[in-house]
Amino acid sequence: MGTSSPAGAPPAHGERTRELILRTALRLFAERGYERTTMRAIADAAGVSVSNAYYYFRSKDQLLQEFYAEIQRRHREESAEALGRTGLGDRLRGVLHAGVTVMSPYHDFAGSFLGVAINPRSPSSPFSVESAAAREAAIALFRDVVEGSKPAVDRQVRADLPELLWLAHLGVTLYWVHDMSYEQDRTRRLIDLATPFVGRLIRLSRLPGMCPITTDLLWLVRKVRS
Amino acid sequence: MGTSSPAGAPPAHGERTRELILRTALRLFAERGYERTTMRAIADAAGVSVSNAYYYFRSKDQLLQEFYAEIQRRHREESAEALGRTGLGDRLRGVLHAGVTVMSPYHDFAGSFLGVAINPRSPSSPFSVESAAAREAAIALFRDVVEGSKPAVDRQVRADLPELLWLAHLGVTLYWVHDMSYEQDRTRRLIDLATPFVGRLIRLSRLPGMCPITTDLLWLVRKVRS
DNA sequence: CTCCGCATTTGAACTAGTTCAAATCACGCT
DNA sequence: AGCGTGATTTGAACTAGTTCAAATGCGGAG
Repeated sequence: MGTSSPAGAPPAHGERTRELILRTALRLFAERGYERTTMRAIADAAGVSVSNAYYYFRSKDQLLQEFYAEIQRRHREESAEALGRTGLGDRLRGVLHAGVTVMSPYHDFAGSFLGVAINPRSPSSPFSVESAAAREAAIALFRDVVEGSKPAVDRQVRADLPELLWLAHLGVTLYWVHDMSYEQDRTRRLIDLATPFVGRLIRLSRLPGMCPITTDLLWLVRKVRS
Repeated sequence: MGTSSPAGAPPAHGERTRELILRTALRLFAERGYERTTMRAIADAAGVSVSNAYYYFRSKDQLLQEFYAEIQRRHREESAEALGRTGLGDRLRGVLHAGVTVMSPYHDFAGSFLGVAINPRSPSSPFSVESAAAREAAIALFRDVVEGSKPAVDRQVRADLPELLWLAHLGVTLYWVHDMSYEQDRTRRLIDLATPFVGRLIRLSRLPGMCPITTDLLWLVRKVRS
């Protein structure tokens, strides 16, 4: 590695090239998808040699990780409006919709992105060490969803909920990738139906007198993660 | 294509070769995983040329589909004992454990298998037209789980439940792939915890007087699939 | 100015999935 | 036996991700 200039240092010479290659790659990914964008095409379009691209990026996979980071940034931006709401369900609904909105230009080839990311051995896996930073950022977004909601969430639940919601977001993404309905309306509908339910479940989770099924459900979720 | 001999016809000449290549491929997949098994290695080990392998199998991906079919067959075999039980929860639990047992030799490289299968555009996707047969067989297994359970399942639910359980099985598989615990104990535990819950939920689903949360949950599941 | 060391850049080569046109083979027909 | 036809089989080549040893360029020490 040894290329990332320490923050604050005078911009190293090659950083320009790095930026150029990255921008080009992201543009081509968006235009043609991941699989159909070759490293040679990226290098050509950026006006450098293939090996030069490999000097700055360990692999095509790492370029993909940068793509995820970019999506993540835009997801947060797009979530601003939703984070102005009050109820947990509403906030969550808005943030999930924002996620779908941000990803929608990539639906056609999201499958090939996902195919790489789903492999636990891939650095692009959302659970890998390499994506720790991106994962933290994503979870932080859902922490905002939880912390800012007005009927405050029960203390016990508050600690784990952000990560759970992030997992739910991954689940929605998985559903979305396979959703071939017009403009992914089914995913939109899933979000609209499920988030009020989640909101209610969380709101009631601390009250006594829940039916045993609900109690079991919450207990199950807790158990599975230990 | 034009190679699959119509059932009952005298065995075509090349069928032998096809069998040989397939058997070799499955063995190598089991030994080294999907990615690390090259088409050249398969051809070498089978004593034929690479292009000959491509004469019988459209792609490496198709070999993967055959692998899935094999796993599917073994899953059914391994499920025999569980299908002798009575309660839905117990039956489901046994069948899911059977699935894990059958897959366990492949855990190390399951990620690379999954990475291909998760892509909706891949013929290996469990939702693709190409795997329709394998999918039907898998769903049929869960149909057996449902139909044979002793407090019979509510008519309304019975129609959709097999497919839902199959989806749940996919979910468990996804969890299993990412489960790095010793011998995938966490997945085992997940199954043990979740299946009694599912059993109870189904048993109660037709009774009146459920709490609203449970009602909503069932309604949600139904809605999401339409 | 010149030279050294290091960052940057490159062309060529390697691996692996896939394709293709050209053999080769098996077999029924004359 | 000789031959035509379609099923098999093959070597060579193409594409794309990746690696590597060899340039090239640049900035500071002498």
